[in-house]
Amino acid sequence: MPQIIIADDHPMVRGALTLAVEAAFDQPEILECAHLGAVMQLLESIGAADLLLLDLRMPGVDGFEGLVRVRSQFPATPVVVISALEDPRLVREALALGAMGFIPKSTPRAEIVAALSLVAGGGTYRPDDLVMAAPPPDPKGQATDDDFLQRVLTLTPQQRRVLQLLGTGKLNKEIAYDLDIAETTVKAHVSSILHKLRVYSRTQAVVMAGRLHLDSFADVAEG
Amino acid sequence: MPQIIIADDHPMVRGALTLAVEAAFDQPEILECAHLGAVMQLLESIGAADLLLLDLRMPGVDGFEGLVRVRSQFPATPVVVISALEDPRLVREALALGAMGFIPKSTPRAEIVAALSLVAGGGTYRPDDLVMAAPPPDPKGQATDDDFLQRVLTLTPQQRRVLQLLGTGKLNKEIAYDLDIAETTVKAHVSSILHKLRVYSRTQAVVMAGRLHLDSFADVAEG
DNA sequence: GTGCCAATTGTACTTTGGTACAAGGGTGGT
DNA sequence: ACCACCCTTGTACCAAAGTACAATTGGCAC
Repeated sequence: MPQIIIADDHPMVRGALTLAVEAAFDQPEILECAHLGAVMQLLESIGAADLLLLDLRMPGVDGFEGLVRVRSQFPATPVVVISALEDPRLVREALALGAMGFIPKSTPRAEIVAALSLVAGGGTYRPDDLVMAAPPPDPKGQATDDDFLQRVLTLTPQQRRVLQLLGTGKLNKEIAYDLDIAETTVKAHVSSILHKLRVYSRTQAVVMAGRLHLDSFADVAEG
Repeated sequence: MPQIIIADDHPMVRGALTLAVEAAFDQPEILECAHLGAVMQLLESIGAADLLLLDLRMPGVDGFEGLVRVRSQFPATPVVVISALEDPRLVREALALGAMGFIPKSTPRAEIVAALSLVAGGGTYRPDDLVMAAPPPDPKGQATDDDFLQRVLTLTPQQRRVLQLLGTGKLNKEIAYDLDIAETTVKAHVSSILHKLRVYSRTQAVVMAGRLHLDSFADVAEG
């Protein structure tokens, strides 16, 4: 019996998502949360869920903070981001941060069901038209951030987990413990990450990655 | 003849500040900038200014980004932050980031003049009533950020410069070069910083410091 | 002056971080 | 079967980071 967490502060949205989940899964146990604290508490008590549907904007956190926290604390739980916004940058960034899918609230229920099934099978989902759209060519220095994001997207799933833990300031040893792998392996991942991101120290990687989250979200929140 | 840069996107504000600067300094050379790019360009050409009056919200940057950039690129130039907002947290944070003063736009001109003289003499200025006000006791996890900010405030000026450069992902060697000191000294500073901030790696320090800027500014921007 | 503190630098040492190279196991596609 | 890719691990080595201790300089306050 798969455990599915639905986290959204709006009851109506939770209701709609519940329907989709029931259609996509076989006898799911659905757990609802109205704010991030409840999600974290719930995950702590049950260890890991089979799927987490997470709204971007909830009491307690705006933007990707929630996603980042959940992913770093409970990397085993796949997360699908639910959002009222549909900016392609948000989609790319959510996926870059380890989300297994991005579902705009305007998505038809049939497609939501398909998306959830896809993710449950280990795939990742994102709305086609959004991803295909070319990244908006910002004339200013914003371009560098976008370049960097593109590079983040070339990271493998495990490498993203490492990057996320890197972003909390953890040592290689701690990351190894968290992911239950050898420190050697962590080093290998870090090395690969640094190359892909074209930086020469973990701190730089963290700084660059840190710029992504809040900055690009702030852009959207303002506009 | 002291070189003073006034950076604000609003001509009227620049005019008012010009008057104050002319009253506080002896035959100042006043350079006006309407956006951050101009400030950086100007500083590059003249190396360092005797004072920079910097508005928080300008085209090109919101929040402390501008302050951080200027401070890290041109640590020799004292910066006084000009802001329409007066949140005590902003004041403390601006000072934590290396500003030599914080002047709300509502400040009477006489006091602005006094403030500029104070800073020119090597002091730091902040509005009395604001700093004395106790930090708002946030009931939630926000408290940790505030604790951290308090610790940042215990850093010496040079240590703050090091922290800022740390925040750009630079190596000790690079920081040493930028500040024109020995790498040994940088290590000594970093060591001291880590102790004061109660973290055990530069990356953690960077992560924690990174949380301050945008987060607490976002809070204010929303309210 | 004396004392305190920031800042500087040095030596010497330990711990992390990061690279290079090699290699085995697993998955998925052709 | 073969290839490509991811994940894993190991060894070995080098660079960077961090600690500990000691010392000098200069400013500022009492």
